[in-house]
Amino acid sequence: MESGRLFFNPSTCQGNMLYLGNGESFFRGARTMNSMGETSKKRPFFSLPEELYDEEYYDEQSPEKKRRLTPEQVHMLEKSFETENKLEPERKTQLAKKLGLQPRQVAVWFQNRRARWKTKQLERDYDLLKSSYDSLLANYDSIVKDNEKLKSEVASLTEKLQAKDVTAEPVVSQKVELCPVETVSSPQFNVKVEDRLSTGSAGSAVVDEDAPQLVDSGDSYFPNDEYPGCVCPIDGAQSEEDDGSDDGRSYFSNVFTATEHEQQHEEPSGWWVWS
DNA sequence: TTGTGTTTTATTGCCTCC
DNA sequence: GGAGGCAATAAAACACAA
Repeated sequence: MESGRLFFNPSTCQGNMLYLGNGESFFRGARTMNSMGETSKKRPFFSLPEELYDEEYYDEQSPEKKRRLTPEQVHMLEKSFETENKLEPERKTQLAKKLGLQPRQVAVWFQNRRARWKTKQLERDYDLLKSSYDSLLANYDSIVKDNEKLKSEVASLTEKLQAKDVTAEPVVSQKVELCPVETVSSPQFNVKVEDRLSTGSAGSAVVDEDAPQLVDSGDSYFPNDEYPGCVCPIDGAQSEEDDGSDDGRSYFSNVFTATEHEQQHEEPSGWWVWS
């Protein structure tokens, strides 16, 4: 972890904290801005601690104020984050110089930005899983209904057959096997998805081609090894949040593939498969 | 104006890697 | 052991309803 001093940069109203490296920090410098980017004074950047005690810079500001970055600084940081969400020392120094910030501030911004990205990603992953679940549930319900319908048809036909048999020669009854509805386990309880949606070559992975397609807007963050068999968006899909960040993978990476992937590879195996 | 919730900036402590 | 990453957290700044 970096330690050292952060000095106020009056030209940007940034870097106003003097970090002493011992857990104690002081804020120096400008007045509070009314809004982001609104600077009250333009002052030269200083790098010597004693300059911070210059009364011109020290007077009207309580020493524990924080400064927000200007929209321009944030914009540049965002652009940089898009291209690479990790910060090598050289890039950090360059960015800091360019933005009139301390390298420490740039590093902190990236750290916080990664944390925000991760939070968003988890939200997306949750939404994705939820829609997968809802879709599965709907599919299950329709199967149950179909099964019920078929069962009643069988019952009615059997009845007719029996009535006919009363007057005719008895025939060897043929038992019609239907999938008992009880054996279709509800996704709500006890879903063993691999059993029904295997990745086998039989193509049993097709769930519902008419169902809403699962195409994630971004990579999931789901750890593959921790959640085997879990649905997951196509790897490599980018979201607005993680553009260009090459290790900005979804929490669900590599676990399930979706329609987009299939379209690309022309493998009509349905809109998701288990892997 | 004020209370409250959210966002942003920064710190701390722990962990991993080299 | 130092550097850098992350989670948790603090606190200032901001937004907004009452």
